[in-house]
Parts: sequence; structure tokens; C-alpha cells
Amino acid sequence: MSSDNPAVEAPETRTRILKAALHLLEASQGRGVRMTDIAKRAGISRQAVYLHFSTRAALLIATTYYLDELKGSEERLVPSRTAQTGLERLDAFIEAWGNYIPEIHGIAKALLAMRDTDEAAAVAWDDRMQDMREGCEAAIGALNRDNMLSPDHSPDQATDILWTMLSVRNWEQLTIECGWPQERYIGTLKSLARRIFVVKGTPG
Amino acid sequence: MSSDNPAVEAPETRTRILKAALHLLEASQGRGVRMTDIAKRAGISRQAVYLHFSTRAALLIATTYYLDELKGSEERLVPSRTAQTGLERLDAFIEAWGNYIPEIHGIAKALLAMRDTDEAAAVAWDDRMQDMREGCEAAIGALNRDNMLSPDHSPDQATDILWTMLSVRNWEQLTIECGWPQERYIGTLKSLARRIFVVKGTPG
DNA sequence: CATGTCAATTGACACGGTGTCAAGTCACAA
DNA sequence: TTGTGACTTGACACCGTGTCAATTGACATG
Repeated sequence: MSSDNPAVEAPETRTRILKAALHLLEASQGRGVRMTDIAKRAGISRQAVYLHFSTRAALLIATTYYLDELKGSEERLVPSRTAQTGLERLDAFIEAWGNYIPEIHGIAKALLAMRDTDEAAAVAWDDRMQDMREGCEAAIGALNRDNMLSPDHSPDQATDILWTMLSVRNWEQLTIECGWPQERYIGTLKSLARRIFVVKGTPG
Repeated sequence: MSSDNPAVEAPETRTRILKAALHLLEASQGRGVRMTDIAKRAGISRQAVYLHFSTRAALLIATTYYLDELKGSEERLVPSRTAQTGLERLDAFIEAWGNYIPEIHGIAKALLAMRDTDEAAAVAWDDRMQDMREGCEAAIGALNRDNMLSPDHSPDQATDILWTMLSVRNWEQLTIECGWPQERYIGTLKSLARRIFVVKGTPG
């Protein structure tokens, strides 16, 4: 055993590796983190890392799960899921996901960089994005049930658009490249989403 | 001499390399194209490529200029620049750029992949994106001059948003991942832009 | 004809990063 | 005592980029 699955095993070292990876990825925004660096920071030899994770991609993927656990990615969605109206749900989802991005940005970027060359990394990333997409779908669906979804878009297309709006790349571009503070990012995305998806005028 | 600048030199081989690079990058959507492959397709040795381009990044950058020349990136902007109203200008710009993306996608993706690790590639890419941004700025400016820009956004912020909407990544996501046909991409982006940027109701 | 120059060739090599393998150490347990 | 399991060290293979030296062949100029 001793591999990439979430089996219970001597936790000590394994989690020390995950912590190390996480720290380095966050600190460097996901760029230029080698197996050597992670091992060094975990206080073990590079080869020992491979005793726990068969591959760099496997380690990165495991790191995302570790992160989710740490940061409670699930609990964050509660407000969105319990929202009464579609509008509230949309807002709550944008807020939950939008504020999660900066926390996962380092590891996300590293995974994203491997996506083009590494099959496993691609699958893992696409999985995560599929999860996120389900949130979008649910928010759009709630809006639709309230008869608040603009007739300009089918639910499917609206989901595609919201999903794209909320991509990690767009967050990067707006906050890092354009220099927007996080609050403005959240605020603007909420208002854009309302403007795009919510029916104009008051529904009959 | 014989390097990365656009100086005139024995064209034959140099352009054969560029053609080869272009072809491979387009065919593979920018993934997994090595110096060896390019050399082979150009019918020369790998080392000979370095007689013309000092570095892989330099070659990719030169390829973008070659592409622009081939596809007439400048002429494409004429309709946008000569548009009478801000609205027309916005539409024309989205159409011009949006239809240019699929043609540059292969090389764009390759350059984008190097952006994180290669300084020169990063600068080159950011340059191109800055050019594109100027188009966004001009379109928003024209809208503003017509008093058609929604008061929800300052011209600067509107430019940031349009620039982000029109990113290559977003095109990728909508067309490739979501499976949108190109026409729908163009149509939807036009209508989104109107909805986001154009003042609601008729201006007083 | 001799000379030089220039593009290109071949073959070898360094570097950096990932992943593998073999042998050895050290602690803890049956 | 013997094993077992986690870990170490050191060496090595693979890949792709970039470099270097020596050679070839064509073409031009004296």
C-alpha cells in the first residue's frame, strides 16, 4: 500500500509532506515548487516522498483534498444550499466560491500548470471544476424555479456562463493583473451575475 | 547576427522553421511541440534551429509575429476603428478579436504555458494582451462618449471586465470545454457585453 | 585555382527535474 | 534473535533544452 489513496496509515510523515507542499505552494503562488523543496521542508529525503505519493501529480491532488479538509470547503456551501430564494442562492454561491479561490490559488495554479501534460492532473482538476459547476447549475436552477432567470439564456447556457465567469483564471486576471481588491471582485461578480441572469423588470 | 529580431536575413530556412512551428502548434493545439519536432518538419537538424532562434521562447514569440503577418491582425481591426457609434464599435471589436482567437489558439496556448516559467515568454504574452486591452479600452471609451456606458462601471473597470471576458482562456472554456460553436460564442459575448456595459433604458 | 565564409551537419555533453533501484541503517515488536 | 517497516544515501535512466567543437559543401572573391 502506502500510496495515493486516502487510506489510514502512519499519519505523521504523510501529513508533514502535505503540510509542506501546501505551505510552499501557497508561498510561491504555485510556481517552481519541486519535489526536492517539499521533501526538504518536510524534513525527509526526496526519495521518501515517493514512499507516500507515487508521483508529483498524485501529491498535488492529495494536497487539494487535504486543503479542502483544512478549510472546510463543504461547510462553506451551506449558506448557498439553505438560501430561500434563487437570488440569495446565487449571491451566496458567488461569495462562497469567490472567497475560496484565494485560499486554493497556489495549489490550483500548480495543478492547472500540469493539466496540459499530465493526464492524472487533468482529470483531477476537471473533477474539481465539475463539482464547482454543479454549484453553478444549482444556483441557476433555483433562479429558474423562481421565474427569475432571464429568457435570454437557457439554464444550460446560463450555467456555462456563470461557470466561466467564476473560473480561477478570471479571478487571477481581475485581482492579480488588474489589481482589484478581493471585495471588489466579489461585489462586481455578484452585480454582473444579477445583471446577466436575472430577468429584467419584475416578473408578471 | 542571425537571431530573434525581425531583421532581413536569408529568408528560406527561417521562414521554413516558422511555418513548421505554426503548423505543429495549430495541429496539436499548442501541446507537446518540441524543438526536435519543429526541426524535423522544417527539414533541418535540431541544432540548426538554434542558428536562427536563440531559444524556444524566442521562436514562439517570432511565430506570433509571423502569424499576425499571415492573418492580417491589423486589418481585422479596421471595422472596429471606423465604426460610427460606440455600440457598433463594441460589436465590431468583439467580432474581430473573438474570431481571431481560434486562429491563434495553438501558439497562444504554447506561449501561455511558458508564461509561468519563462520571463521572456511572459513579457511577450503580456505585451500582446496589452494590445488587446487597448482595443477594449477604445470600445468602452467610444461607448462612454456616446453616453451609453452604464453608470454601474467606471471606464477603467469596464475595460477590466471586457478584457477579462474576452480572454483566450474564456474562449477555450466556452468553445472547447462547453462545446459552444464559434458563432454562439461570438453572439453570446456580444449580447453579454451589451447587457453589462450599455446603459439601461434610453439615455435622456 | 586557392581561400574564405556561411549555413548546415553530426555527435557529444551539461543541466534540471522526475522517477527508479539497490543497499544499508535504525527502531520497535514477536 | 529475527523480522518488518520507515527512512537514508547514492547512483542512475529518461527527457527536453541549450551549448560546443569539428566537419562538410556551396558559393564568391582574390
